[in-house]
Amino acid sequence: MRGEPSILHVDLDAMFAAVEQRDKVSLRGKPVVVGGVAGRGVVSTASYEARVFGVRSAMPMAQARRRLPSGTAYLSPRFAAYKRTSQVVMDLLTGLTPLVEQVSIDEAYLDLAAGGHDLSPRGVTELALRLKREIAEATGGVTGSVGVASSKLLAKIGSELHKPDGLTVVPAGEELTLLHPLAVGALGGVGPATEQRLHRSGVRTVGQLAAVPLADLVDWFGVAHGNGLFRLARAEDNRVVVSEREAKSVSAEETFDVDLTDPVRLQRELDLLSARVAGRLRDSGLSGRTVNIKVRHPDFTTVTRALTRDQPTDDGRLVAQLARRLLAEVNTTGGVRLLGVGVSTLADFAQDELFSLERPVLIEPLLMAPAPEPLAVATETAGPPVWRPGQDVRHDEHGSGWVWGSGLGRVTVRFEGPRTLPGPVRTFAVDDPLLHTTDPPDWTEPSP
DNA sequence: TCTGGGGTCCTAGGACCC
DNA sequence: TCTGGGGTCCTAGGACCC
Repeated sequence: MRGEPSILHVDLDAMFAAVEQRDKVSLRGKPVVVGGVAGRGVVSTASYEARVFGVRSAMPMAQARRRLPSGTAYLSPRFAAYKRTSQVVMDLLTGLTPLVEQVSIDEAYLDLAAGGHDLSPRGVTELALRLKREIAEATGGVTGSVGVASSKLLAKIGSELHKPDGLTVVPAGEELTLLHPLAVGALGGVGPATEQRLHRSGVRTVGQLAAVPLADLVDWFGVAHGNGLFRLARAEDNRVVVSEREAKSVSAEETFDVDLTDPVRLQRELDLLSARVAGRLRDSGLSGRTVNIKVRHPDFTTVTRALTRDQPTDDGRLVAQLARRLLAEVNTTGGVRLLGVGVSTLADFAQDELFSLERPVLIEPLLMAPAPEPLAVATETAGPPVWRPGQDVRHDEHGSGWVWGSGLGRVTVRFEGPRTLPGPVRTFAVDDPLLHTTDPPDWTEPSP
C-alpha cells in the first residue's frame, strides 16, 4: 500500500456486448448475450440490458435463454473485433505510463507513479476522467470503469464499485473505511469455495474477516491463501504492476455437443487439439517439456495426466503421440464430455543460440556399446553444422547412446570411443526431423 | 437443454539426490 | 543398519480469474 493513489485499474464495461452494440445499431438498448450459442455453451458477456434479467457471465446459455425475453440477440464472440478495440485502449494506456499490466482483453492496471503524474486525489481524478473520455471516443462508445487507489486490491475494487462507466478514487488513508463493509466475495481470490468456508464461520464482511486470527485462516485455507486473506483484509497489498509476463503454459480444449465414446474419434480430436497447441507454441516462439491432457467425464468429474520429457518440443505430431499415450491411461468407456491438451514447462528457443537456426530433434537411438565404455560421437550435417562433435551425447548404463541436436540434411555419425569396436559410420537423412523425433529414453549423465 | 475456454497459483505426496 | 533432513522435480487435483 502506497502513500498516494497511484495505481489505476481500468475495466471495459461488458466489453464483448458493448462492441456488438457499437457495431450494429439495431442492438443498442436491447439485451445482447455473447457466448457459446450451441448446446453446451455458456454466457461470456451479457449487456446491461440483459443483466436486468439476472443473466451473468458463465451462466449456461440454455438458462439465459429461459430468462431473457424474445428480441434478445444471442451472438457468437468475434474475438478479432474485440482484440482491435482492446488494442486501441491499451495504446491509450501506454500513453499515460510505461508501466501497464494487461490482465485480460478488457482489463489493465497502470502504475501512475511511473508516468510522472500529479498523484493528489484531485490530480488523479482529473486524469481518470480524461482517460474515460478518451476511451469512449477512441472506441466509438465502449466505456470503461476506473478505480484509482494506493494498491491493486483497492484500485480493482474501486473500478467495480460504480460500474458501468464508473469512477472511484480512494484517497490514501481511507482504504479500510471503504473495504471493511464490503462482502468477503469482493476480495480478489475469494471465490465460491472460500466464501462458503468463511460463511460457515460467520464471516460475511471484510471487516469480520479482519477479526479472524491468522492461525485460523492458515488452518482453513493453507499457508499461502491464509496469509493472503489476512493481509488483504487489512488492505495490505504490495503487489507491483508488471508489464511483461512470461507464458507458463499453452492449452486447447473442447467440450463436445454430445459425449464421445468412439476411441478413433477421441484420438482424432486429440490430434487436432495437439496441432492447435503446437501451432500456437510456434507462433510464440515457445516449446515445452510437459504434455498434459484433461478428460472430463459425463458426470463432470475431471482427470488430468501429464508427462515430462527431457527436451522441449513444439511439434504437433509428437505432442499428439504423447497425448495419446496419456489418454490410454484414462478410462473413457463411459464417454468423454471434454478433451484438452496442454504443454507446459516452457522453454524459449530464441534465447538459446545453439538452437537459433533450427529446432532441436532427437535422433533415434543409434548404437549399443559395452558399458561403461564412454561413447564419443562426431556428427556432421550437410547444412549448417549445428552439432558440436562429441557433445550432446547421452548414454545409459547399458551403453545405449543417443544424439541430441537440431538440423536438417544428411547427418553422419561416427563413433570414436577409444576401445569401442571400430565405429560404424552411419549416415541417415534428417530431411524431416519430425519423423526422427522419438520419445527420449531414460538416460543418465556419463560420470566424468 | 446445467455447468466454456484460456489461463495462474497452490498443495500434497512421492522420487530422488546429497 | 531402526532411520535424517533439506532441496528439487514431477504428478494430480483444486480454487480462482476473466
